[in-house]
Amino acid sequence: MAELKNFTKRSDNYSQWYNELVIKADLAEQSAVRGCMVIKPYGYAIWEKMQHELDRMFKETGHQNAYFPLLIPKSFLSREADHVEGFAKECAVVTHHRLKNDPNGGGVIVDPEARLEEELIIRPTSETIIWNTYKNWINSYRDLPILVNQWANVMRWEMRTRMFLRTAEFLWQEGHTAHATREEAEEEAIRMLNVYADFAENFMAVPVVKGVKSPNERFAGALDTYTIEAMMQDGKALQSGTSHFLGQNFAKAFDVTFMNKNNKPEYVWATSWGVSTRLMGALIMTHSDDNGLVLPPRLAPIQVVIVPIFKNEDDLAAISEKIEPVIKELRNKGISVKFDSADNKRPGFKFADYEVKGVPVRLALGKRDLENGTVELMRRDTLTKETLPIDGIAEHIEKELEDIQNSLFNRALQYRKDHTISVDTYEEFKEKIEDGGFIMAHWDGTPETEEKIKEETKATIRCIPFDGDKTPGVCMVTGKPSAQRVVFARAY
RNA sequence: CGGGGUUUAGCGCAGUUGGUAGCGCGCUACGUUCGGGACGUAGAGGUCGGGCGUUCGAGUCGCCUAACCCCGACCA
Repeated sequence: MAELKNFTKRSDNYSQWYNELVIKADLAEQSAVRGCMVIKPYGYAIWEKMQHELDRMFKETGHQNAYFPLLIPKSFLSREADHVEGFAKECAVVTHHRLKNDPNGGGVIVDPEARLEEELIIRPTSETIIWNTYKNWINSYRDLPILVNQWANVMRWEMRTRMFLRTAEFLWQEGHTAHATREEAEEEAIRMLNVYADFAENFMAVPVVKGVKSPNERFAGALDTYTIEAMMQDGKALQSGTSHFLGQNFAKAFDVTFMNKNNKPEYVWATSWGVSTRLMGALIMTHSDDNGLVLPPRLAPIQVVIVPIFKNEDDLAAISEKIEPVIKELRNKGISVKFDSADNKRPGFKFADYEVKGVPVRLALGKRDLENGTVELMRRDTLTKETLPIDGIAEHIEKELEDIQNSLFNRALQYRKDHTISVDTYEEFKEKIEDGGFIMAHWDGTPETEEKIKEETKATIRCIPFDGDKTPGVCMVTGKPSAQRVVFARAY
């Protein structure tokens, strides 16, 4: 396999660089099933860290976990017109429930006798089966709100797949809430968008733009889709999480009503929101360099790796004795430490290996250090090494991890700032979009104009940002009035 | 579904006018090494994606087929 170093992030080989990084860092590999991936233990450990933090945040905002079926009757999907139109083209369908031996020779065939009366869809998302269930759960305003989240896998038969960013099967969480009033549901959708932004920025160290999607980009069946958009190192945008205000669409489709305080039936107001293993892709493409993965300390399965440098068992014993108290101290601080004393790999190999895996801090300790009472510390984000006294190293590492977390965020934020520009004419837009990055421009608010821009430049409106310049202007294409600038970019 | 490409050892690849299957990495054993992906020696490992054909003979030529990758359209 070619070395990662042969590829550079912002080149045309970005895809190849990304794929190779995923494989070399031992995160995932292509599975035998089309468009699916195997998430390997190290990659899954990162996902588990993400899950853990997100789940805590969901519970802090009053949500509970539940689980709904994988298979959805076909008729459910067609109950909401926009929803079925959005997903129909990418559904895997279960048609039979039995195999039998092939009468014409070896192997098995689908038993034609075992055809299902109604086909089942492998969930591409769970709104329909959940709202079919909520119908039974909701009678009175006293049953509301329902604040439920599910951790699950879903399947979308995408034309083209890419590891973590768009696999046929992916892991995610989907929150589905039911409320008595429009205001409450809208608040919920915004609240969860803020949870996602908080998680992206403070744990993943990925700065995001919060905003609302244009009608073209809206979730199938939603009245409003809120989004967090991140910028990758090649200047393309990645939709990293979405929160939808569903209005009463699903309540009407599944006839979910409640008796309000005036004893009048009303349709329930809904939201749904989700983030997926795509976040792993965002994490990789935001921070990594040509030496491999770079992980923010708060999500790194191993925060500190210690590599002893020794020639024989006596050397190792002396090093272990010196470092044991440090390991204890670090663990007491809640820092995850790996002491890699394996004698079947050389130190240089270990250095390179943990670098590819993105371990934030590495300590190296050999005979020379024992004599001097020192240890060598390397930061993965800057690749800088310094030799420090072993006394007080645990406190130093604690601060260093915090610093890495912050500087990763700041670096990514600076990158985004450097690649975000404002343009006022369509000519300039067409020219600048080739450089990648975000372009802040005025738009007349019509789907037709957005469609034209997309066809001509491959750029889409990533969102109408909440924060930012609210100065009105005129659409760069049609010259019609525009309330504010919106974010344009090419996207994954 | 359009356009391009690939398929030969676990991985990455070479294979000339058709003539008994190769290289690098990795793997196994032993030895020397061990402060940035060590080196030497000796090994193991492939019905060349599948099928049909041409031929005395096919990895190589022809036809069919499948899978995968990349670029589009679709999408979290």
